[in-house]
Amino acid sequence: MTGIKRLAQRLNVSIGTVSRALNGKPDVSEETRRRVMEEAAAMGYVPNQAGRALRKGSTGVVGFMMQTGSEITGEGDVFFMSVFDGVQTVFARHQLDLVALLCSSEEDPDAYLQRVVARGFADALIISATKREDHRIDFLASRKIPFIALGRSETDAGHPWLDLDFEGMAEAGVSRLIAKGHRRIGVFAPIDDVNLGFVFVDAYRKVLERHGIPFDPDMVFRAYPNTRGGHQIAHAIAAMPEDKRPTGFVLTNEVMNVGLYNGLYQVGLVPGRNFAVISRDSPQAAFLVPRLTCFRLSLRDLGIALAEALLATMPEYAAIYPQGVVRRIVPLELVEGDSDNDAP
Amino acid sequence: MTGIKRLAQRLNVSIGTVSRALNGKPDVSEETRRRVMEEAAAMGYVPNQAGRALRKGSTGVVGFMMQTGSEITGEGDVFFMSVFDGVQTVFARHQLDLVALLCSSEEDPDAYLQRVVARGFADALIISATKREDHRIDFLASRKIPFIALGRSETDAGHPWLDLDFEGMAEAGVSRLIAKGHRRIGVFAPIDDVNLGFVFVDAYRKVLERHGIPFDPDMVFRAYPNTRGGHQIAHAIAAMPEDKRPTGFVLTNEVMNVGLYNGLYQVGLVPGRNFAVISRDSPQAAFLVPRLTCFRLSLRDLGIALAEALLATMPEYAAIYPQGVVRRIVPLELVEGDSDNDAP
DNA sequence: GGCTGTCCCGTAAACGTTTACGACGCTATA
DNA sequence: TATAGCGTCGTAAACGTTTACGGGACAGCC
Repeated sequence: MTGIKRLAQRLNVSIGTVSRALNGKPDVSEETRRRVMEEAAAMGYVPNQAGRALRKGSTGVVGFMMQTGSEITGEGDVFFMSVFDGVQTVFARHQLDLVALLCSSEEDPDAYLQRVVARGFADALIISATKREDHRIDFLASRKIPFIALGRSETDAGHPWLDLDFEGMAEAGVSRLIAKGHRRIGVFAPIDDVNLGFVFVDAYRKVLERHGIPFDPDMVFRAYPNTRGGHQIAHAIAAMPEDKRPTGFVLTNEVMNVGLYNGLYQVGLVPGRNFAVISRDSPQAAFLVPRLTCFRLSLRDLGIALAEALLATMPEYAAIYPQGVVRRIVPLELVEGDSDNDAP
Repeated sequence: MTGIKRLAQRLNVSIGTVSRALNGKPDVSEETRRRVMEEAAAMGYVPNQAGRALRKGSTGVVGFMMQTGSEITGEGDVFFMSVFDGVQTVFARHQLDLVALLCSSEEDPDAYLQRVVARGFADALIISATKREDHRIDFLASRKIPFIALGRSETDAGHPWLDLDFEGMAEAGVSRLIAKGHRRIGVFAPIDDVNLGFVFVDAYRKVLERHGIPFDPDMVFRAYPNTRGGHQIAHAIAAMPEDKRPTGFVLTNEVMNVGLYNGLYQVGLVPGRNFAVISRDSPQAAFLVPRLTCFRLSLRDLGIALAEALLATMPEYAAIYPQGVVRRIVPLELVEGDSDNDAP
């Protein structure tokens, strides 16, 4: 005899009454409700999640899918932790819990999603690091599981998403360097087929075009989005003949900041003196010397927007968040530092 | 009509047979098993986690509890991501899934644990960032939920734990600096009551004592374990009168490396030249100039050990991992760099 | 006093699985 | 031919909840 049944027995009431009392349903007297609550607390009763989920058809948790292993995913989990914080402030209002669904780097993300997530483990999902073609989107859409993507994708299921304004960063960052006299401007692209790489490079091309500067594929530097990657880019730049080298760089990954800076110093390219750098803001960026010119946004606000947009697609919450299907690009603010010198 | 029942209906077999076929039970013919498997795949059938968990009494997931919000927890989630990787390689062998239970920074960890975790959401738990007195330990032990702690605690429930060798780091780090002529050696301690702070400072005192150097409370620098914290420590050091300042520092938190280095440079204390630094290894440490003298360990191996020790306490797996209750201190290797100069 | 309505509570079905148990048909053995 | 054994399968109970439904007690009203 366990759980609610034991509780009912000890109080000489039916399990139905206990359940109603616990869940704040109206048709139970204040007296019995009090008794039930007290006894539940005394026994340390906690409802069985499986039983409840089975009956109600919902679990009260939403999953954030992310990959583990530091090589590909980057070490940039400051990013996620701060986004989580925002998501949770919204979820807390609705007794929803956020868990991180950790996909091992050795497992295929699509398979992982099918295996774990669609089990009904979570009521809704947030996926991140969207690929250019992302099967997860089709899968979730076909299963009618509420979800939102952090990142655009070419696969379109009419689903909601939020993404950073990579076009804006290309526009603001690249044209800023052009205005400072730079003609060869390096940019970063991730090695795998995460969509943001394509989006940014495309935007970069367009900005160049508009300024009448031919696109040079050698200006696109591929690396893993981690410290080492930033470091490697610096050395790759130094290895180029001086008249082919970029004279400035626009980075869209904040995790690489430290690696890029250190690498550049090592090879004698000093940010703000003889090599211009513009990047994303990060907790560490505040302490780089010289001060980094960077794009800033509130990750917490991003999390809040993400959560609200997700809830907007869930029938139970649609009335509270009547925004429909949100597909929005989040702007970033350019913060001027001292790392983007004029071209030599 | 959903799930297994619909499958059974379409195949003209009973739901019992379907379940047995799906779960690889022996008493089902190869022919029917094949038919079931095919139809299941065709229908895109996925078992309902709630129903299964309710019946079996176990969920097949273990939770790793961690706090979100970047201020207190630090940005050092490289650490966790790598540990996760190790944990998952072990879990994969047993069809166990790892999820991160994200405790909002606005919620009390004890309350969170009671609310979410003890719901039977996970079969077992890993807790980290143990406090000196940690109620979570008593709680989990009293509920007889299998768990392991990453980090020692004074609350002892005879539970398994793994922890880094802070005594070893104090011994090796501090006595190394003493041998190089240093007498005033700064150390880091976290601001909150995470146990590792106490453990390390205690060990630090003992090492000093053994070398006949009096303990000076001003040599203990409290900060949040993030980049900013490292930076603040550097400035706090510079603010001290020159003859009271430490001439070297032993740091046990790898996330602070960059902040400390940058801060020290700013105030004219150059690591390896006029201010000795020893710290923990990190992905970024490899690119610091001068090369950091640091303590290294494989986080992946740590994760593996953690997972195996956890499974050893679970009845279903005890036969495979017959290690009993593991309470072990994991040693770190000292990697010599150029950041720990002789005392002036 | 009969009727209606309200408040509280008990009953029982349902959610989707797993699994103990028993039944059936067949083969092999005595 | 009777029996035992094996391979295969169906039946039904059980896991812990939630909730639709109905019923009893009581009050208020005509």
